[in-house]
Amino acid sequence: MAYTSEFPPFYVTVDVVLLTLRADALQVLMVRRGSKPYVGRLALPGGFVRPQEDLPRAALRELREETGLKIQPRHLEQLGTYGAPRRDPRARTVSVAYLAVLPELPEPVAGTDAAAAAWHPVEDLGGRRLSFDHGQILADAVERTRSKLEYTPLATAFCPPTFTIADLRRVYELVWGREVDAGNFHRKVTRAEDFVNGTDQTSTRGRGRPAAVYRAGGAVNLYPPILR
Amino acid sequence: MAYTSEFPPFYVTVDVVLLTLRADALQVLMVRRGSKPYVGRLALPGGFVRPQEDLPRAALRELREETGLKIQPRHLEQLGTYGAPRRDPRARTVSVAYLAVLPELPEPVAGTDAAAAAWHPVEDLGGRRLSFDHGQILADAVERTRSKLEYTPLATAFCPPTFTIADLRRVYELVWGREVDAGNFHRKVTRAEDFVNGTDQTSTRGRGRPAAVYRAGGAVNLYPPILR
DNA sequence: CAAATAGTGTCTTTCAGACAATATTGT
DNA sequence: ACAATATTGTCTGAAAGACACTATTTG
Repeated sequence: MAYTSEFPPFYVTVDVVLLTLRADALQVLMVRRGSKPYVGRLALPGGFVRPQEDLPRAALRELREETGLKIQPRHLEQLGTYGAPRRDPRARTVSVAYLAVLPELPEPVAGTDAAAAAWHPVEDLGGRRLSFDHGQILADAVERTRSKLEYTPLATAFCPPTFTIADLRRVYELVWGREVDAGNFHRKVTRAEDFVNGTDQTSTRGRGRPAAVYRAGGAVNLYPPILR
Repeated sequence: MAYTSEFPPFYVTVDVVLLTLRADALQVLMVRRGSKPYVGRLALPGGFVRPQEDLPRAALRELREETGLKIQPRHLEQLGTYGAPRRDPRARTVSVAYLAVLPELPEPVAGTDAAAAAWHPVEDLGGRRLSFDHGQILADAVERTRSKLEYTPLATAFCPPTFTIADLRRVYELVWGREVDAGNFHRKVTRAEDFVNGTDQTSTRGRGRPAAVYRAGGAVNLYPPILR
């Protein structure tokens, strides 16, 4: 190697916090560890980055491999890097964490070797001890998500390609954990530039007036923002 | 090692974007490379993380070692991790980038082995090609800084322990690159909760009415924010 | 007093939040 | 008609931006 350092190299992994809405709750996909350390404990899906592989590619690959998910997340961003010297008792490992968001799926999890992968309401995991520093990573991911709903159109990543304003409001309510006034929310969403684009369709939930159907717009940031 | 992976380990480095205000400009501390690759090109200070060292510790140590700076930055946060497979032509290297902020220093740079370290106005580096992906890292750092001035009290990290509202306004003007109305700014800063705390001192710049002197308050976020 | 800088007040516009009112559907 | 949901309107208060005005210093 054309490069020598006096320091031993590290292992580099990616961990993915994949969030979605299921059963009226913000849920995260977790795997159950089958080997030491933390055997039987819940962990975020993740694994080693390959020699020629880009970081975000590695995150997507691990998601597929460890959970059997065949569909792409609607959103993927780097969350942060966790590298405390003792975070993995086996060896010095630095993990690059990613935050991914998926619309609510009709199927349960739909995986091949996904026996070990399952959705868990984020609230239920607050008390439980997770593997490694995954509790901290999850907490950071949830806070990032809550914050990004304010300033970016991230909420649309929780929705299918077309959706109603009420669908979008439900995202905010479930992620923020509190109710949002329907009328004011409608005004804010439709006024914010390029947050959503109307279609000529309507949708009905059986009872009540049918709602207009929208598609995600091209905005990168929300102006004006939708504050918590 | 109690841990074997089928994949070769990576080199892990930290790179630090240290920003300050000097000569009425936002400036960044850069070192000049003395070896291949990118010999003679400007680079961010940085280097290998040590086996037992925490990531933020490594960032501070590299700052001291590579630049001879004896004082601690007033702000240090993780910016992001850059790990494209070819970013370092010698070997697969993943770099964790940090953003650090320092008040304007009376002394020039004050370093021991800091011969190679020097301040550069961020604007001057826009056109120049830097080493590795450091141009991208710098751009990300500057954008993060501009954005954080809106929602956090980061601007106080550019100031000495006590400062005037005009000092703070100068931070916003130099970082954002545009003028800010003095009257409106004064109202916003003093109204935002815990952004600044008054002292009983005043300060004069020779001509004009003396200004009240403030200290940084305890706020973590600015409410209401000071938008661009 | 003039110049310079600090700080306050005024006015208009925009938006948030509370909540009332209207619109359109299924039962 | 009634219940349910969607959408629009009304009112009040907070805050932004433009800019005039007052306050306090030096020369």
